[in-house]
Amino acid sequence: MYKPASTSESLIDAARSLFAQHGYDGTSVRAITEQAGVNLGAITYHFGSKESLYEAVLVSANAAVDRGVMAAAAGPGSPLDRICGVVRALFGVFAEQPDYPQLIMHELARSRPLPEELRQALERRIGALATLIGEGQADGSIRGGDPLLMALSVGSQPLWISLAARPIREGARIDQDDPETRGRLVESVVAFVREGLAVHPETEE
Amino acid sequence: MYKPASTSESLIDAARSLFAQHGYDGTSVRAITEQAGVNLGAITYHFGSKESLYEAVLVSANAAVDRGVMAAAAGPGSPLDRICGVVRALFGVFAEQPDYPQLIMHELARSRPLPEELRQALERRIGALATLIGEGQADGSIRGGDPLLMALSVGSQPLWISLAARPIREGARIDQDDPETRGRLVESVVAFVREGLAVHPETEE
DNA sequence: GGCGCTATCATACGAACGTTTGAAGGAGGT
DNA sequence: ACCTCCTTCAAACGTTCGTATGATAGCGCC
Repeated sequence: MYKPASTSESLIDAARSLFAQHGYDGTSVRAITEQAGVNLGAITYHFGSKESLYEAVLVSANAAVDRGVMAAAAGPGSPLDRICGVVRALFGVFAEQPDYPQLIMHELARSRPLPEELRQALERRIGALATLIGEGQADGSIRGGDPLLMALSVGSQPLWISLAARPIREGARIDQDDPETRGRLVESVVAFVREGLAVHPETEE
Repeated sequence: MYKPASTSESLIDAARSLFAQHGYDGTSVRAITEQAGVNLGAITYHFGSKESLYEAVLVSANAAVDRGVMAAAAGPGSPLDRICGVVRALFGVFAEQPDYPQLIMHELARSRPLPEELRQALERRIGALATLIGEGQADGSIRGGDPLLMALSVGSQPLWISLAARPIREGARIDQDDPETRGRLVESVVAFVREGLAVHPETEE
């Protein structure tokens, strides 16, 4: 169970935590190397530059999110069930890895194109949701509408509510760190998604 | 129609644009004063510090969002109609002021408590949505559930989709700068919110 | 005319930034 | 033993940061 904690790993861990808290520009290489307990020059030596270390952190965090979401999308059950599984998976991975939401938030706020690897992952996830919606429409369990746009509505809820957890806690007094509260929140979102997607004959005209 | 453009106003305008693009730490006072066409010392003189200028920018941007949302919430129509009005208002204000989404994104990513004025505004907006949902439940037009949690589902869609417009454009190839595309997107979200909130007797048990 | 207040200016300050340097360690192969 | 390669180290590099300083100009008012 003992971690030898190589210099590279220590740097990635420290960098993920600090980049998540203070963003790229708000985090100095001195702060990272100090928290990692390594020499100041270690970032340049192992990663070439601060920017490259940042990319490495992004890629490793994205991979964890990707695994959870794509597994849920490929799981068993009806399309609607699997969509709800993706919603739960998003909440789950963000609850387990509290650094990821803020890290992603910082990255999305930067005015530069997404790194190609992240762009592709995002495209794949939205595409998977849209495909599931399309399947549900084909078998008659999901109402009509553009699957891609509906996928945005579905994905936006777990994403925003997880990424904005801190302002939501301050502004709505909903504390997602409390497991019971988060459970009710997740089920509320799942119910909303289910109702928002299901066919409701009486409202069609 | 001529703008005298006082030093303070020029600074606020330049700062809003640059803070939105590069965040607080990524924007230097030299970049701001240069873009504003004023002396380097002007920020210290007129605002006391870079941090105070940032707060001033946040407050002015938040006020614009607040006006649009609260007006829509207080408008005429059924609770459900007014909720949809809030959704449209959020999309509208962010489309008109492209700086605001990124500015908010950067602020939410910072790990520090929200400025009190913003916290109160956020609380007021979520509360207004929750109140509308409660009214709809009382008159039987909205299904059961915790109004506060359902308000999060409603608000998260226009917020996330507007704030993450750039990654969505890159990852889902949906360009919200195109008015026709944005129109279809807004109506898709409104329909989703409507279906997600409405009572659907056949799904209750 | 001279005074006082506000605003703008060029310049300077010390601190912190990301990166570079060159020397020192330390394990593995011959 | 010696050489080699990878890694770590303390120190220094030049640049940029936010803010402070003191001089200068414009303008209303006694």
